[in-house]
Amino acid sequence: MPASSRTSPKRDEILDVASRLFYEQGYHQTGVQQIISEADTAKGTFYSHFESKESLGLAWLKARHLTWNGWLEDSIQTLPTPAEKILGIFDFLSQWMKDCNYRGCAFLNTLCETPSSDDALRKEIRDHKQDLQKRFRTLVAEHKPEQPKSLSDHTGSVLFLLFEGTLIEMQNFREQWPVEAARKQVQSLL
Amino acid sequence: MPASSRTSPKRDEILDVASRLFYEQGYHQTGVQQIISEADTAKGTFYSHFESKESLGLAWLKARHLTWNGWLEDSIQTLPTPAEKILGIFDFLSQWMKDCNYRGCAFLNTLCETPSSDDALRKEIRDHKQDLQKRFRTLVAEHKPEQPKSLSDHTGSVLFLLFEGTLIEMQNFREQWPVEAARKQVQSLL
Amino acid sequence: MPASSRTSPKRDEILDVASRLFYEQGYHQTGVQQIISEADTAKGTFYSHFESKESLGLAWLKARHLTWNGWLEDSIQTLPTPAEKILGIFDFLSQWMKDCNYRGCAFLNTLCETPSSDDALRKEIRDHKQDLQKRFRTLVAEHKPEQPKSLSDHTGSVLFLLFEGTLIEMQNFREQWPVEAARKQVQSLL
Amino acid sequence: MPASSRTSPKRDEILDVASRLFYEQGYHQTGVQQIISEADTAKGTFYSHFESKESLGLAWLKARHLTWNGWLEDSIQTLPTPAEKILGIFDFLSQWMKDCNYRGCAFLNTLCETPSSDDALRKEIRDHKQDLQKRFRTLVAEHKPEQPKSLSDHTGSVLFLLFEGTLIEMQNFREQWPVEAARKQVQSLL
DNA sequence: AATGAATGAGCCTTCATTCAT
DNA sequence: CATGAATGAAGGCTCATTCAT
Repeated sequence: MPASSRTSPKRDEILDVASRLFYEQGYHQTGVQQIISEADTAKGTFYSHFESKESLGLAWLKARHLTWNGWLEDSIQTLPTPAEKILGIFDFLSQWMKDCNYRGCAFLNTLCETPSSDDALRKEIRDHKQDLQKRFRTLVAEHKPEQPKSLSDHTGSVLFLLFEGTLIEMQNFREQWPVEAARKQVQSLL
Repeated sequence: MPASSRTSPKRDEILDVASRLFYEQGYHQTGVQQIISEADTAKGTFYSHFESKESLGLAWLKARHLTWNGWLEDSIQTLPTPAEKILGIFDFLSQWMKDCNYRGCAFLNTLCETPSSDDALRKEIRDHKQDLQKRFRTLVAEHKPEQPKSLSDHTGSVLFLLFEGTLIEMQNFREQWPVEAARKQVQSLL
Repeated sequence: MPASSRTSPKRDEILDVASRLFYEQGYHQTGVQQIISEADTAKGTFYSHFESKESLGLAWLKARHLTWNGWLEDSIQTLPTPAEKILGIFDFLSQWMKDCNYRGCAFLNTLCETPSSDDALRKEIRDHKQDLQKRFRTLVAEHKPEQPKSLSDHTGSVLFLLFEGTLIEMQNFREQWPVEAARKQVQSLL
Repeated sequence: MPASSRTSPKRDEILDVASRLFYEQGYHQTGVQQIISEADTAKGTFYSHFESKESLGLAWLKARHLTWNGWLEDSIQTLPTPAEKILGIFDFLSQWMKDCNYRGCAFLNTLCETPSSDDALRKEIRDHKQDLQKRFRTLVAEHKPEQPKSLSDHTGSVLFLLFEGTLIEMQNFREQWPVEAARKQVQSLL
């Protein structure tokens, strides 16, 4: 009976605040207390909108998937060729990291925080990354339509893995060299 | 506040137990309570050996660096050529993941759990990853001694980033395909 | 604050669900939340029918009085003599306990849950038990019309107290021996 | 590692306060918060002495068993004959009820508050009542040594059930008539 | 060197009730 | 008549750390 998935001002406020805190501090490091306090809400209100903290976490990741994909789309949609789009993904990463609040990938962070692979959050994370991998594969296939699918899938996966490594090492070192090295490599790969 | 870094049976016991729990459950998810309980130790004893939980975390990562490097060395030292050693690093990863307790990389997990890049743990993580990157660079340089250092450094970095991406996606999907795709790519790169 | 005591489909539904839950889980252990959830009702609807949880509790005990007395009547009305009716009350208890949902006497359970003897619920409980005691006294008087009222009243009270003790110890031990012992004693008493 | 069963000032304080509150307000109605507040203790201290609230409840009932039995012993030990001792048990009940804080039997109250018969508290309650029943049986056997055990056991059980009914109806009505009626009946039974 | 009692802020969740729609 | 969002105190419990012994 709680956890209506309709929108409502308070629900949106809670989700907004939680999204920021989960990203900045981590999912497990962020308490329900802090969320409702910063969202200027009562405990009961929180639980009338979300069944549990985990259900809020799920809503966060689902929304984050859409948001992040939106950012990515905005960055690459105007690029004319698949090859440029692929490089554009790395350029997007470079740009993104320059944000003052950059704390890496919300999905990878939550993955590392969440040991059990059965966890509902883990499924959401897998879905998001599966989707990203597919995007790389599709772009590779468009870039070299003459290649057999098995080969373009392989290249797509490799680009995906390289992207993931770059993502996390930029979080680690807080420097631009990983994305620069990766981009350069991608250029020579295509 | 003693916090002797000398060895002692109790200290070793605590560190052993903590290492297992930190890896399996995560650093923040593991409480001091559980550690001392499983190490059959008193609260006071814990704090006579370690200044704080963070100091124990530091000791854990320092020890983990040595342990993990040891595992890696054991896997690749008998391989005759630098190229085979590089591939051997990916084979090691493949083997490692087959462990029932595989929970990904302790350093990346802790990185994702720890927002502040000023954190002492974060420095330890950077050192460990720096070291791993250097290992790739050295092996590439040995593999192609005729190349200029800038190029072998670049290739080493790319291998490092690809390895990192593979590492984390194997944790994400709990499947072997990432390491297989990465290894195949490395073969054609060398 | 309406709190109409008229009947209405929703009100009946709420009372039905609450009656089951109050009996099975206890009055204080059962939350308004769970009641409206299982009755498929909104919070506001609940409070438009009942002034408070206590008022629902009162309605429950009032209805329970009628229901329980009905069960008892059904069990003993066909018995020809007062003596048999008295024994029939204990047989009814024996039969009742065999119900899979037996959780003792709703009134005694609520009595024990409710410290203050001024409580409105406590008055309802006293009325119910007063009524039961009176039933025993009346039957005894009918059984031995030649006895002075003071003596038949005394015997009725003793039967009542024995019944109450039996009731609660069958809840305690979940066994049949209390009612068997009590019935045997009653036989020799009459 | 918590829940040492040794005595300690703080532990005793907590148990004392809890015993009073559990009896006066009921086990489930009393919160850990209130207990530690009235015992002037910190949350953590509470949980270093008791594994859980239930474990405190168990300690309470175990102690209560000894205390209550002590009161009973004190009341009847000086009485010369088994018959007088049996009557003395009812006199003790009469006396006990005159306490200003009388809230009935802690064990029956907790029984009625606790639906699940598997509950650890329920076992403690059964043990206590078993013990009381045995006391009645033993006294009856001493009173009429010539009777077969099966008969004295039966009489003991009946006395026990009568006592229990009296106990709870004195709580219900807060009057002396139940114990007076019961005592009178016991006299004629012996 | 080792013990474990004590602290108090914080964890996630449920409580009975009110009120604007 | 009915809805369900909003409240805020309270529920049982864990946290990292201190300190007297």
